[in-house]
Amino acid sequence: MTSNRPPTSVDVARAAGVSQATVSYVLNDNPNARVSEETRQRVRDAAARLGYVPDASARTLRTGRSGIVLVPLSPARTGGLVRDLLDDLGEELRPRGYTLVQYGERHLKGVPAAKVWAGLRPTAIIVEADRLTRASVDLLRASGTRTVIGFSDAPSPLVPAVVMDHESVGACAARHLAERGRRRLAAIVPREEGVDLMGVGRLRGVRQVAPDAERIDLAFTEEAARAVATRHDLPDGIFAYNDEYALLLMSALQDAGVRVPEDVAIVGADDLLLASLVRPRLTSVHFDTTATPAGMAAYIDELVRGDRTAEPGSVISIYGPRLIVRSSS
Amino acid sequence: MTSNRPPTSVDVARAAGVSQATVSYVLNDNPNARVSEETRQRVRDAAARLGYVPDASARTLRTGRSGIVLVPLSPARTGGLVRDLLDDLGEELRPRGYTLVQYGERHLKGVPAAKVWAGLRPTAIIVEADRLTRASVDLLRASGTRTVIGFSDAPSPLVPAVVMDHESVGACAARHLAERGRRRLAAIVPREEGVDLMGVGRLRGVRQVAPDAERIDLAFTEEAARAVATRHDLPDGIFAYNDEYALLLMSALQDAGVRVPEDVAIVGADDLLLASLVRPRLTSVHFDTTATPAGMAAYIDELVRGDRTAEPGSVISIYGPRLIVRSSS
DNA sequence: CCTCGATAGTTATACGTATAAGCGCTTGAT
DNA sequence: ATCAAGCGCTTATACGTATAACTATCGAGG
Repeated sequence: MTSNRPPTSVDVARAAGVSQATVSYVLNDNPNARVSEETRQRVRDAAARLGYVPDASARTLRTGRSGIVLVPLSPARTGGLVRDLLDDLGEELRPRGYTLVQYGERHLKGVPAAKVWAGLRPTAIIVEADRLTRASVDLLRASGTRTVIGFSDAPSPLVPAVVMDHESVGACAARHLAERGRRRLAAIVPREEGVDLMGVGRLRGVRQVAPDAERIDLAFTEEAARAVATRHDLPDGIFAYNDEYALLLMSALQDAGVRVPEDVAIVGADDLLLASLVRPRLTSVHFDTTATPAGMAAYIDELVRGDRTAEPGSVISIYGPRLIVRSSS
Repeated sequence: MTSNRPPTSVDVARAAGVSQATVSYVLNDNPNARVSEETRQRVRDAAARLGYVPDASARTLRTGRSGIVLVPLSPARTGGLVRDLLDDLGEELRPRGYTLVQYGERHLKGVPAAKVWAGLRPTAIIVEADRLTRASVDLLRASGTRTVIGFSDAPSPLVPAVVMDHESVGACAARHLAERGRRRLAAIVPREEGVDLMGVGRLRGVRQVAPDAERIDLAFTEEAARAVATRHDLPDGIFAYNDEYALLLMSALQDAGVRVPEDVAIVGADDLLLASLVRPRLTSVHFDTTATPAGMAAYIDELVRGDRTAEPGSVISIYGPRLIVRSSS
């Protein structure tokens, strides 16, 4: 520990016998800088020897870009699939120089939300498309955000979007239940804010197949599930929104003496590992996503670097639902 | 949209007819600034009208502090309990002006890791204590990190630590299994890097009660679980590290025709909602944590603001394990 | 009238980086 | 011999904020 504070580019410059500007040019591989290979090496050696790490905030201030990929959604409430996807996306983004920041925040929409987000000067932002407006997108762009990506169940007129086709998920589940001879179908719609929209989308899909399918709103608690399970007029086939709700409901049904799948067939979604671990094993809608974390990271990188332009309305990925039949249906 | 870029404190100053310094004094409620209440209002009005949001990077550069609470662990691998706790902690920290950043990153240790972390100039950092050294703590402190909190199974000589007493978790589970008449005990140790240490701690606790308990290393895959479940010399009581591993193992045992709990009793840990949803319901070690998210957020805030000093070796919280007996044991 | 102290601000500066602009030196062409 | 052009660097500056240091005004007290 020779020095007490982390080394700056000025320290590196002094150690290499050059100016601070040269250090910056070399370490950023700036193409319009003319520096001899010999000097480049001296700089790189000095940087390595001192253990130089650029100050993220200074770089952000100077460039107006932060390398932050902001995800202002609360993945805890979104289910295991999204949570895992975000974790993987973060891993893929890091080696490219980005930092994925989760900003669990659900109250704000439109311009007020955009102002809060803009304070972090994120390089990119991935957010539910329904929280965006034309003005908020403009604000973000003006404040240095290079890439705004929506997250939605339909292409967005404002931004490119990661699209989950919720209707086809619901339809896929309902078709299966109908084939199994179930006539009185229902779809669970989560009561949680934010998630409910997806639930409604999936319900719509169910009703494409079974127009009179019942809508059951359900909070994620055991009491709420019990209330549903003890109804006297239970449907005989339920699409439970996702695997977690499916498990919650299935447990309550078993407690109430209702047999799954004999009395009521249950279909989940996300095809979590969980689904094959519980008994009865859970039939689930699996997503064949074309948006692998690596692919999304590369796409974001291309947009940020300007190698590709972000067409509003364009779709990053459609999740193709496919049913994994197990024993709960 | 009058302006195209987000307003700065200079814009607010111009709008309020004062200097930029005054704006800063007012909006930060700086106590040694002498500003009349009338002017304060003018400034606040102007800021509100323009929708001013301070630039996080400029503030960080100036102060050397970022408001970032860095958590360089990969919660996806840590289990549902830690993941939920971090989500809640983030919610609690936000209104206090901090931003919790998860930095899923497992390779680095000691000074190299500290250098990467220091690049973000975090205000506080919560990290596994075994990834810290004296030198890395010094480096973090020197680079402006006010608070370094360890995460460990024992008090740390370097920093205050959130302590999970893994041994007592294992002992709690083992005592229960022994009372149930189980004689050939085993404890699962996850094969995942980082988590394995906690697994070993819990195994130690099991062996305090049953000295010859077997150690079973298990990767989190169905194949690995099947390999264990089809052994001919199965133990009759297994502490499965946590609920997720317990469910994985229980499923494999059921597939192999082994009855739970008749042939093999299973105990999990974390007492996730999951545990009461599966069949048989999972006996689990519940944590009575004194470290509520709100309490931890307040503690961090006090340390950062200097209202409290961080005594190395001090313990933020001990998790008191308590068994929730259900039907898997 | 002058000083003093308080009040209510302002001016100036630094944080660490990226980059535009400039500057001396060499080289090749005329 | 002179000039232009290129090379290899340096100098200077701006990003937006927080804060130390300073200044102008005013009322009171001598």
